[in-house]
Amino acid sequence: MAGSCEISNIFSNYISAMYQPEEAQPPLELLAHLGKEDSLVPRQRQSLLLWGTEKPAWFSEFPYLWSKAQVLEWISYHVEKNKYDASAINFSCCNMDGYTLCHCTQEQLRLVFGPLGDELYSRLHEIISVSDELSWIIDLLEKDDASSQEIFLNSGASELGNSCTKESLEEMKSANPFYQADLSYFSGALSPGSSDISVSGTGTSRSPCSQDSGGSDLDLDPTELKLFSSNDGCADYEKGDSKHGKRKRGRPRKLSKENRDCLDTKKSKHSPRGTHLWEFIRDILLHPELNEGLMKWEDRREGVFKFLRSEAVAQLWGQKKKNSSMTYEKLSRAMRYYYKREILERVDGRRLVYKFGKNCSCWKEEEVSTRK
DNA sequence: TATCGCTTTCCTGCTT
DNA sequence: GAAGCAGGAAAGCGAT
Repeated sequence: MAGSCEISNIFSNYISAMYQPEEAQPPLELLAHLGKEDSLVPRQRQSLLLWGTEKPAWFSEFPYLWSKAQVLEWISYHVEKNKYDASAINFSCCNMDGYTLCHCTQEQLRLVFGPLGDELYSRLHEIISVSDELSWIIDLLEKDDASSQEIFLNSGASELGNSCTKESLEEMKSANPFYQADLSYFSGALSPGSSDISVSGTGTSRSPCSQDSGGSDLDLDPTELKLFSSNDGCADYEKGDSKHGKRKRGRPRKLSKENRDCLDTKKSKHSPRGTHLWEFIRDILLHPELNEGLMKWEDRREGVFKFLRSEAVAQLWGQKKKNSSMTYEKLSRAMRYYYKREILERVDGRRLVYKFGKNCSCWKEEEVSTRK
């Protein structure tokens, strides 16, 4: 059973990713403003003064649950961050709790905060989206039953470390530089402004050898997990007509416009190409600290590797490609196409075992060390 | 707009 | 029987 403290920590880490630590400095100048403008709550000023040594209280809370003090802290933070003249703000209008704040329209915020209102609105909704996307994980963490744990552990998201149990989450939280990268697998909830929180952001996984990749394949897109965790009506499309008996050979026809619109809510229209399966696989193998239990080298020198959790890798690949219906069967088909191009070589008679071919670059130890 | 390359999806048959 | 492999066919989609 995951305690609320742990959940708070998870959420706090997300918010930390969105609000870089160096930004969360005590807004001392602001305090002076507040002293002048705001006669609301002296206690709040006291809590603001604590920012220098610890995170503000709203860091680890869901916006809906923010107290009035936390709302004020959050607003103050953004006033300071944006070097906004707080004297222009009517702080008597800030006397609202998080629930009320979350129900403010952009216009309302603009009315109260002027130009800062837009910034506040977008920042708030980034955090809210984090909350929404986290909710499924948190639901699972809160449930004590084994089946939920199993779902969580078997999900592609959790497979990343083969170890996203309660305990390992705790471990990861302790200042592990990969923790936030891992979380990006879970939620994909980083704000656009902080999208550099990724594996490659840690400087471990960039793939300069990739000819056409936009980046390391472990660099998951911030919007990925929505798909992974969602199961709305649109998903019915994904299985085609198969439930109505035998379907025609090949990929189903393009969606009607309505269905496409439906899917567009989940799938970015402009998901960058540049993601090659072989690079994704290679990067997993090159970063065992991230993939423990997913794949392993059978013969490092020869480039022979084995899938240990084939479906989990497929799920991760699916997340990367915003495709929640990816399976190992499909992934392996794509892998087999690499034989012809000599990116992979056949390893006969061994299940789940593949070998990098001569057209696959940057997997050899020498190459890896030189590109670091 | 057409084409290309890569990937995805589905399928059948075979092997382990 | 289940899981995995092999490969054909057709289609989606971003890049050029």
